[in-house]
Amino acid sequence: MNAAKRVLSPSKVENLPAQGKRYKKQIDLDTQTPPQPQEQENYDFLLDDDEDFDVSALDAAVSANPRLELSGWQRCVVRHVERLPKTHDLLLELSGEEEEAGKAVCHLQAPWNQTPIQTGDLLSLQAHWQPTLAAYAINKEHGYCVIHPDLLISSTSVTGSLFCRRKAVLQDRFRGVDSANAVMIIGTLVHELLQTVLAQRLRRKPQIEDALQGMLHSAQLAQQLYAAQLSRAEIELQLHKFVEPIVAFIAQYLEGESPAVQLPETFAGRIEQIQDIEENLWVPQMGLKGKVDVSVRVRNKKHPIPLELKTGRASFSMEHKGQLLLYQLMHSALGQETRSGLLLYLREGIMREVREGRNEQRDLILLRNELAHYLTRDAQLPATGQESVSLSLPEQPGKLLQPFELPEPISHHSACGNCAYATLCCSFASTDPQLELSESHPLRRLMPQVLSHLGQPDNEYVLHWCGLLALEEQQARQSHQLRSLWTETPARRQQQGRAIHQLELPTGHKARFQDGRFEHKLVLSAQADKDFNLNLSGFELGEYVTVSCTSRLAIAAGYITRLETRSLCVQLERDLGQRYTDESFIVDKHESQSFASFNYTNLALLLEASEKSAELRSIVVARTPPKQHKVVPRIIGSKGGPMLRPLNKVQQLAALRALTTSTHLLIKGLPGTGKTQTLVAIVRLLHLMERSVLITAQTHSAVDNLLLRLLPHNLPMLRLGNSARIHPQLLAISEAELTSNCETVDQLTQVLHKPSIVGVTCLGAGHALFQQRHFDYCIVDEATQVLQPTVLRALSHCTRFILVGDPEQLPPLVRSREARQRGADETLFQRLDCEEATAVLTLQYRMNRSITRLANELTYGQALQCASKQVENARLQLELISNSNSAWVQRALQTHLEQAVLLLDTSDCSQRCLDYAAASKQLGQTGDSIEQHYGEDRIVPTTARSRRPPKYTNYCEAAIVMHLLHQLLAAGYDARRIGVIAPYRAQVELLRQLGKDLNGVEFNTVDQYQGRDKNLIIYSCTKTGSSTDSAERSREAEILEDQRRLTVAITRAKHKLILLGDVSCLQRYTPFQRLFKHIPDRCRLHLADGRMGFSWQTLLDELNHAKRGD
DNA sequence: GCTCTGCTAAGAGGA
Ligand SMILES: Nc1ncnc2c1ncn2[C@@H]1O[C@H](COP(=O)(O)OP(=O)(O)O)[C@@H](O)[C@H]1O
Repeated sequence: MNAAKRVLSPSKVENLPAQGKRYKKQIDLDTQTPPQPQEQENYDFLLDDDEDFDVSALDAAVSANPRLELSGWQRCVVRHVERLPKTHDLLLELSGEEEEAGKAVCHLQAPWNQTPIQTGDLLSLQAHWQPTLAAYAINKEHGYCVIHPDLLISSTSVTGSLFCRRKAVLQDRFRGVDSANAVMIIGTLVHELLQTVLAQRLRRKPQIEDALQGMLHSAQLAQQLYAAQLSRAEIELQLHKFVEPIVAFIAQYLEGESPAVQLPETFAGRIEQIQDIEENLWVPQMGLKGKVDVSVRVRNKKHPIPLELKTGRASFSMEHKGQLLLYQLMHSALGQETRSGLLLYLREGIMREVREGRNEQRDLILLRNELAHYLTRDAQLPATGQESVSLSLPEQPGKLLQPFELPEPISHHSACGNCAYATLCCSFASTDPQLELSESHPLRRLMPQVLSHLGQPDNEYVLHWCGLLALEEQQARQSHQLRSLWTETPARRQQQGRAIHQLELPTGHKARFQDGRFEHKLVLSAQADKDFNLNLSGFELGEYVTVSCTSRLAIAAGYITRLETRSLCVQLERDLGQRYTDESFIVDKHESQSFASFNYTNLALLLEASEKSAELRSIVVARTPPKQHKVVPRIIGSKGGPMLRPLNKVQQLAALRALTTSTHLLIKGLPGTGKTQTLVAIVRLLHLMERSVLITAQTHSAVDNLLLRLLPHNLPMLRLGNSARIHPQLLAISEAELTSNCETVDQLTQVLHKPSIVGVTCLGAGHALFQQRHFDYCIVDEATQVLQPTVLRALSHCTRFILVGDPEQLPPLVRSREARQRGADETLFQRLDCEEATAVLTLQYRMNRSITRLANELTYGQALQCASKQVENARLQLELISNSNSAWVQRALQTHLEQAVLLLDTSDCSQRCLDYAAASKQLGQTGDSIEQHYGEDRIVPTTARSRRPPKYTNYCEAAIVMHLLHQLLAAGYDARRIGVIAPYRAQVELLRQLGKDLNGVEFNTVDQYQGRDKNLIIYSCTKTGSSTDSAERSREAEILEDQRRLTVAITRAKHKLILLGDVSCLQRYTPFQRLFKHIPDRCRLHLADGRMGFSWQTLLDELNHAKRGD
């Protein structure tokens, strides 16, 4: 009863179910409070009534018709929208995110009534009760309505859009098209200097000069200068000019000395305390984020106020003031009511107070909504279904269907002419059927200039990919990774493996400052679950995370540098000790949006007027095939022998073509044909020719795989990228290691520019090094797993490129089903594949002749050939102890070459799996929890689920696998030569748990096995039974319908491949059906009770024993 | 939504 009473105590009123999901903090508004809803009074009555009330009656009362409270920030869902005829107000009927949380009606009056809102939209509102309407209202004077509140837009994007909305929208997507100039770098450094001075409480000029010197000679600055291609000398003088103004600022505002002249309008108060520096704000109430330069306490203000530093001309423009107004709103929404801010123009030594202003703040939020609208619009795509999907519009020649709507361009001759986004802006403008520019619009003059080098196919290629990327972005937004930070409790996030909560700083903790970052140790608190182990929390070393405390989201971000059972270390960009010593912290995984913008930016790169971009367009867009020089460089003839010798004829030919191609070469490496071997030779030969080589791939492991094979050859190599992701044996050539002693730009340049062979992931090719270094060759390994836009960056830094891969194996990961269906998984390899461009490696060193034959029949025609008799005839080396095994096991593990492929048919075992799960409680639970974790039905209650057959696990197959494995190991077969694969993660986890004592056997998904092999492979196909619902079947089928996955699965085994599954079920999937046609009866074994000593009961009993054994 | 890789950020200033 006590508990119930506490929940209802007035101070915890937000815990009332009637309030719905509210923001944690509320602000006190001067606005008139609405009358308490009727039900609320009932509670009071109940409360007064005392200890003995009935909680369920209370719940019933609440769900009757509670009113949703909108006078504080409230998330709500639009249930109905209507435009009122006379007033043109938008009338919204709202409910909480869960409908039972309550309802409310709100009028959006001018200027909010133009907001694009639809039924079903999620809004974040703060409204004003209007008795005359008997409803809430948001109007000119009161309230805010925020659309798409889970999209946090940065304050500078909002203020930036004051000048040109179109640019702001482009900038948000194509981040990084405009590179920072010297003035901006100086600006950044002056910020750092002032922040250092304030953090360290430096007061006197000599101290400040020392701080500047320290900064100028830091390794961190060298990195920044290297990236900006500036020398220390170039910036030193500029920075010095700011020392005097900083001294004056400190004297007046921190020391309280009167200035020589006090200009009118300047801030006359005093800063009493520096509260925070670079405070990070994420405010989902307003859909905004931002970083406050400095938060300061001043006299007569209850809460700290933001201070914004500018190093340019003192314009007092709305762009600058707007930043402060937004920070004020954000602080207020977080419960620190803030009505003022300080705008400091350091160069001119002027600081003014910027006070709150309803009109400006309202308009900024309206502007923010406008940006949110453009950034979340569903991509517009051509109808699919016809032969060729084209963006061209028959009625409007020259125009193309635009994937996303953009704001209209401003009309400003000089600004448009100098805008970094001009090409992009014009490319969209020139093809946009909706856009009508006036005769005198500056873009009309600009367009022919900035677009003269582009043809319509170029525009079309870029727009096509923009559309596909937009679909991926949409998908990412919907998967609500980010929003869970404010919509789910920390405990729930921890459960899902996304977060670790109940962390604290150890007493007396001091952050260690290193390389411009603060290393913190966080320890699980005494309240945390005693059995919780951080090593099993789903977090990894090197992972990028945010740190929140219970009252504030994302106060810092950084990398995990250490993980122990009960503690972890994170390198953050700020020191938590300053302000948050006694807080309880939550660490969350952070998936940034940077992939999307990396890809968009690469498309923009393709449109540039540079020679390199023209070359890329001619290859990538126009698909111009390469020319082959006939003459091999002399040095290869004289010294290339040792490098070519380890290659077979086909590999040698590919290598020589790589050296002599005019622009590019594709190497199609069928399974086991020695791709890496060939690449090693190519890199060594190129090195012999004194050519520089950039080695790249989508994944770290693929990059490292090649570098590791090159390591013994003592070539000059550098590996760029996050050290935590790099193979330990390559750390010696990692960027971090090689540059660890560099303190100057020259030293950095020395180290980074010397090695002629550089390895980096495709996304890592955004590294600053590539602004300065161009490479002769780019080698893209596993090129059939990289999205087209992703690979462009690396290619743009090299003269020639070689793509290596196998389009018959698994494609790149595309999350959006629609993007996939529209061809987002078509890689550059496929696009450029043609006879002139492609060398095929056909001699394989992996599979014996039976397995090779099957692979040819399913996928490779007759292309795949065994490289030698030895490969062709390699058999499983196994001697079973004959009498201790039943006949079916003997048969299944036959070593005869003609039995190298075996299909074990379980028939429909769905009911058996179900019965087994029900009977064996313990195992049933294991499977249940695995299905729950990896399967799709995350929200189905356990009781309902266990009555249905599991979809992604199969006990019967697991039992057979375990039995076979035990027999193999008992016969002395080397566990490390055995691989067990399955299409689903859930089945893999089940197998792993059951086989955890079988050391050495590798269990993994087919996807993860790409590129690997084993002597013996068992493929547990998992799917069984007959699914009646055809719609469901087609939706689920994608994994099994993909022939590329099946191709990978059957080409992993060297000596023996055991396919295990329900043949009649699998036959419904086209690739399996085709495969089975080529498996003769003598290679099939039907498993049924009593046949060849087979017994389900025995096998399933064994599972129980195995389980009990631990 | 089964398979599941990548990576710092918001703001540096100026029409
Ligand atoms: N030319 C060759 N001669 C002999 N063996 C080879 C040759 N090329 C490749 N192999 C064998 O094939 C195996 C796989 O080669 P690798 O280059 O790692 O293949 P991939 O990169 O295609 O997976 C190697 O272990 C090697 O023994």
